[in-house]
Amino acid sequence: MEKRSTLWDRSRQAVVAEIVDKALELFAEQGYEATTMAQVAASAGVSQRSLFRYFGTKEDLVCGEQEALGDLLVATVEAQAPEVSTWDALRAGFTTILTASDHTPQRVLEISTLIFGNPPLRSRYSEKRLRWQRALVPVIEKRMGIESGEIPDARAMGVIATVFACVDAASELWVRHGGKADAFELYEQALAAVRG
Amino acid sequence: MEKRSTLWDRSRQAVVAEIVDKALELFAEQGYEATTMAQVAASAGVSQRSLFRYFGTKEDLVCGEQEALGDLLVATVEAQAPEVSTWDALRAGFTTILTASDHTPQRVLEISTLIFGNPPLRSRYSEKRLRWQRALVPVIEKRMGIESGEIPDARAMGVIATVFACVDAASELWVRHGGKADAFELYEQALAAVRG
DNA sequence: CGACAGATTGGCAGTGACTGACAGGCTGGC
DNA sequence: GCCAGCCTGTCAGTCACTGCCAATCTGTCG
Repeated sequence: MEKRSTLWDRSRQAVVAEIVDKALELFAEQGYEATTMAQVAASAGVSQRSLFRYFGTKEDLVCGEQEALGDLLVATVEAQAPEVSTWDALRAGFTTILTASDHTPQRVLEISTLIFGNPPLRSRYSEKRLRWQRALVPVIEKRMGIESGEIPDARAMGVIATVFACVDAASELWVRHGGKADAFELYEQALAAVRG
Repeated sequence: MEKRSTLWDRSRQAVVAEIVDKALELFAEQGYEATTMAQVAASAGVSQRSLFRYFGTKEDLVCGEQEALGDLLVATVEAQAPEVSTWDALRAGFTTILTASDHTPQRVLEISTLIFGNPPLRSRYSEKRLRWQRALVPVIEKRMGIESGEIPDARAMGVIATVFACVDAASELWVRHGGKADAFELYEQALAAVRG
């Protein structure tokens, strides 16, 4: 169950990477909306049906890998020492994600620009982020000394939502600065204005 | 240009209200996803084509009126006296929106439950909220004594995004408490945890 | 009252994302 | 070499949404 036959898995990864590559290329040429899934399928040399089996939705072509990063975020936050403040723990989680990305900065900027430039894409993006937030609730509650109930605590949710909001704001500004600004610095500014 | 012949406008409003009514009824019965636009059109006695002319998208059936409330929010925040703090100004804006709703609490709860229970709907919802945030940027920048540039200031964006995040968190918790909790109180708790 | 201009409506056909069902092919174990 | 199981492609269908065109309706003016 644990170990796949690695050959299939590897080729699958290769196919996925190839598809994403071609898709981003097409998006850059014609724009996201103007590109059809049929074009992506043809360009990557797979059938339309298989394309939808790899990526459930068109949006997932762009922000599909966010899925996996969520687990890393939660694990990192959970692994922070208890004496680390909630804010620092969350920050540590995000910095880990940033450095863990296996993309070049150019690629990250390209994808981010795509996301922040397309309202529906951005919507889908924040939908995924919402799942991260939900997963973080018990972790943060414990860290704040709150017993976890069925319904999240308002204080924990507020803190989590705020950090995500500031990360999002910093990301958007980073994109709008063409990647020339320091995203980390922008985040610090945003959060300082909030907590100051 | 300003004054429509009011008769048309009134009947239009009536049609819109009728459509929304029937739509929410169907959504409650069968669920949002399972209800087709054709059903809504038939139930409201209009053609499918006209339905799409009234509501550009299916999501707008649920969160279409949010549009208008945005202007009210911005206007209210802008109208706050300069000595009022940024946080209080934003809070004033949201309380105004809450009281300005022409729906019964039950209806608000019904709609909110629908939105927070359907990820794509919620996405669309936050997409609209994003536009509010953008509109607020210059207002908040001025209030914080920041000169407005082409690209928003990180501090202003952080504050705005945080308030929206806390309002969202409070709304979601209010829904998950079945409307039995005090949404305002939840917001205060969330924001206090952030700023404290 | 009757005709006219403008806007609204409905029907129709089409696009594009997405899905289920079915058939054939490739992989891995015997 | 053969069988079981997953993967893939093909096909047809659903549903949200849009452009086009004709019919209809509203208010106005002669």
